[in-house]
Amino acid sequence: MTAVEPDPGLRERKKRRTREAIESAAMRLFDERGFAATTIAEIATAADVSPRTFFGYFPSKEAVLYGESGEAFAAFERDLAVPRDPGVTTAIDVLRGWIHTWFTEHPPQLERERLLHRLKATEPSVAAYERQLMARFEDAMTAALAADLGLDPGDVRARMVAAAAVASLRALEPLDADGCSPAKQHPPDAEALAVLDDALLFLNSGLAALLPRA
Amino acid sequence: MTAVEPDPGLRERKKRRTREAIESAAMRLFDERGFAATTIAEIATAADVSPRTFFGYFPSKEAVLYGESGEAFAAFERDLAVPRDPGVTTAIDVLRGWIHTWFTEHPPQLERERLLHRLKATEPSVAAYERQLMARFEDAMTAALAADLGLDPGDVRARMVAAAAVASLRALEPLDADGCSPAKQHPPDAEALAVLDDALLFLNSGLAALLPRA
DNA sequence: CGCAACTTTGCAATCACTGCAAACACGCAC
DNA sequence: GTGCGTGTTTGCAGTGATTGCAAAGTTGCG
Repeated sequence: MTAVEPDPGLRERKKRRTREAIESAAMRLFDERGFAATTIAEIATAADVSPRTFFGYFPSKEAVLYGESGEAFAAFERDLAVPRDPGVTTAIDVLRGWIHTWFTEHPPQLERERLLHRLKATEPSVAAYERQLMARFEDAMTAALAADLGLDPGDVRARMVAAAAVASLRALEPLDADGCSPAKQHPPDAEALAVLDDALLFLNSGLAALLPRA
Repeated sequence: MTAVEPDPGLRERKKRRTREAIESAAMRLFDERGFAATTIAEIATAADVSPRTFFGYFPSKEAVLYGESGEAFAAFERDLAVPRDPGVTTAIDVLRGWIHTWFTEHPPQLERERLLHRLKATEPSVAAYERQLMARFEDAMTAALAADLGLDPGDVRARMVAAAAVASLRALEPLDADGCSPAKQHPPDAEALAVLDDALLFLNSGLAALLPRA
């Protein structure tokens, strides 16, 4: 699955360290001063690089918060690309599988998730960035579902189901619109994942009704 | 429905004219040169106001494209706020009603829609702005549906149905990802609205299965 | 006319983001 | 270990969005 990476050249290691330095510096500053109040210049200084270098690693402040997202989406697309028999396995099952392995391999860190959640609730640009990421998932799901169901790629039904499926992901975090309910453990625990899986199974079971001339 | 507006004072009339001047100047420039290539300074000049004044009317270039959206959302929220018996009328029915009256009272203009669609496909910031607007609808729907179904406001199911409902709106326009299919008439015609309504009715019919301990 | 309230404007400043070319560092071969 | 090709970092300059502030211009109304 994971290609061997026999390349711990100095160059590569250095890049990784720089990226991590920028990321952790940014996180710390976002946490301390807030997102909007932190400038890229400050992050760069804290990470010991020039402001210009920041953009060599991340295209924007928002991108720092979702560093792994690109990898996540790529993995999902890879999963979707694996041939399957729609009669047995649907795009929704693929999503379920992806969720399972992804969250197993990347157990979310409490602190980080909390920060992310807080920023999402207070900084519009962060919320917008996440919506953009979700939209990529939704588009991929829409296309895959349309194919599974033998529908036109633009069919309303494919879109609706895809939206519902992706929306379920958003439910992994409780919506304490304000900053309340700090007690409720935030990072998706096993139970939350089970609920999510149930929801997707339910959605999946409804797919039959959507076949072309149902 | 519409409050009387006996205030055609010079001031008000002038403001409206200025707003329209900015809007049409912006639209023309977006169409001619593209969205990103048009600066706010250029729009202001074309509309015969100072750049600073632009911000008195619109908070951003994107906002110009969706001038009426605030009003639309407000109307929707108003509709949602009207008390209803969930056993008879659901939030989805409210959405259906809103769609009907809104598109009846605001028949979309061919040219404008085409431009908007083109920009949405090519300018990420425009797409992001629209997603933000849709998110507001989705959030409102989620809350209303949760109330209708007697669910926790953060329940996955409410969120999924709301997402599906709102996603159906997005299907009003065909997805010619590239700039193709110019033939297919774009502004939602009666047929497209009928398809959309069917989809929402279908979704509505499935709500029963989501009642608390189903 | 003349004041109070509202709008428009100019100005200065901050900050994200980009292109470009010079300075640097690493990897590899000789 | 020297030197070159390639990839990285940096400084610099510039564009453009966006905001706060205070001065100047308008309108509403007595």
